[in-house]
Order: sequence, then C-alpha cells, then structure tokens
Amino acid sequence: MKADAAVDALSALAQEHRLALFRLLVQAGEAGLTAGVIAEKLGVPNSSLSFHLAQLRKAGLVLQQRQHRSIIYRANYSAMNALVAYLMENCCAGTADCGAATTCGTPAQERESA
Amino acid sequence: MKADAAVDALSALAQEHRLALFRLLVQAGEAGLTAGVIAEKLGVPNSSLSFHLAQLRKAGLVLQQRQHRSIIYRANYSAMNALVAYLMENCCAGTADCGAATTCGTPAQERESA
DNA sequence: ATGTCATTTCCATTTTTTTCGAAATGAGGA
DNA sequence: TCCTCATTTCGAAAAAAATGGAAATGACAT
Repeated sequence: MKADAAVDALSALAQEHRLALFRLLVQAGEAGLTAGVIAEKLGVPNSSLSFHLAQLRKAGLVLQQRQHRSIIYRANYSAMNALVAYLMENCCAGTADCGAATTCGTPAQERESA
Repeated sequence: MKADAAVDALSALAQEHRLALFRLLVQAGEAGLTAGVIAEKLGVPNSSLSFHLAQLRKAGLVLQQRQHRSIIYRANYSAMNALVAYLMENCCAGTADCGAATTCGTPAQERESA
C-alpha cells in the first residue's frame, strides 16, 4: 500500500457520518445494506449520503453491487486489513512489544501479498 | 472507545505529513524521536510540524516527554490498537470471515477492557 | 414505450483545515 | 543570573471538504 492510498482511506473514515456508515457495513457482513436503508439509519439526506458513499468507494473501503432496483453496499475487509498493516508496518523497532500481534515485527513484503 | 474519539484519531492520521510522522514514530519504537529530528526528516517547517504534533497528541496517538533540552515523541500503540478494534467491532455479522482474526466476532466489552 | 422508484449529479454556500513567518515561551547550561 | 537553543503560539491568508435542495439519471416492471 502506498502513502496516498492510505491517506485517502483514512480521510474517508475521518468523518462522523462516514465512520458510522462504515461500521454499519462492517457489522452487516456479506449481506450488506442498500443506500436507502443506510440513509434512513444515519438520518442523512440522500444527496449527502451519496457523496459520502462515493468517498468511501473511491478509497476502496466499500464495494457496491446492484440488486434489483437497489444498490447494495458492503465493507471491503481486505482494504481495511491492508490499511491496518500499513499503519503498523515495521513497528516497535523490531521489539514486538507494542501489542499488535498480527502485524508487529513482520516485514512489509510478507504482508502485502497476503 | 467513543465515535468522537475515533474520528479525532482518524482525522489526525488522514494527512500526508501526519501519517508519515506517525509511521516514523511507530517504527522508532520506545526510543522515539525529537521534534527537531522529525522536522528535518519530513522537510516541514517547525511551526507546521508543531501544529501536526499537537493534532496527533490531542487525538491520543502520540505521547511526549522532555529529555534534556529536547522533547521526545513516541507512538501510543495502545491508542492505535483501540482504534483498530473500534473499526472492526462486531464485524462480519458474526461469521468471522473477514480475516480480522484478532477482533472479528469478539463482542466489544471483552476487548475494551484488554 | 412508459411510469416509477432508487440513487447520483450539480451548484453555491458554509465550515474546517492547512500553511508558515515572526514573535514568544520555556528549560537547561555557563 | 543570563544566554542559548528547541519548541510552541499567533495570525492571517489559501486550500480543501461538507452540506442539502432540485434536477437528472438509470434500471426495472408492466
């Protein structure tokens, strides 16, 4: 993962409505949610929601798929995992004492292909 | 972790210089780095760097400590881990198929006390 | 083909964030 | 005490992001 992509992903999550939206999708799992349902749950106008969904999609954190008349949105778990790995890359100066068990101390290369 | 705190942390990381800075500290480990060294490594004016350090500190992602004439900055690994846990809270609708081994499927309560 | 419903685009406005030079602060060391 | 060096605050200007109503799009069903 490159720095630009990481900034895009973090910017996408760094907003009240988008963070709530992303967590909604993370919790919804494979089933996902339609734009309409999301707008209602968040209490945000459609035009605003559409703007926020586009940001998350541009950052690669959310995937969409048409289903009948609605469009279903899902969290992209692998993008999320890549972001976390990027943040913790080569952490703790190799001492593995930061508590990030899954990523700490692992060289970047090994993780990026996973 | 509350939503506001998570937005603050994500906003703090969602900026080119601050993300580079945080990763620098993550990789530096316990030894940390002085403000002066960071400014030089990032090629950012002191006043700008100070602004960015304050943002990261306000978000709880970075800790400071005076050492002789300089001030040493360190990444706050536990804040980072809490943020990741928040993002993945109750994920995948309980199916544990999103690859977030350490947090997926675990109820929020169990993790927050860890 | 036409109607209908879900979602997106457009636009102007408002709010928030970033920038950095110059001056101020603050903690040692001599 | 007084000097020096590291860092922070101030301030004002520039850049970027969020908002929401109204109009446009696009796909499905009849």
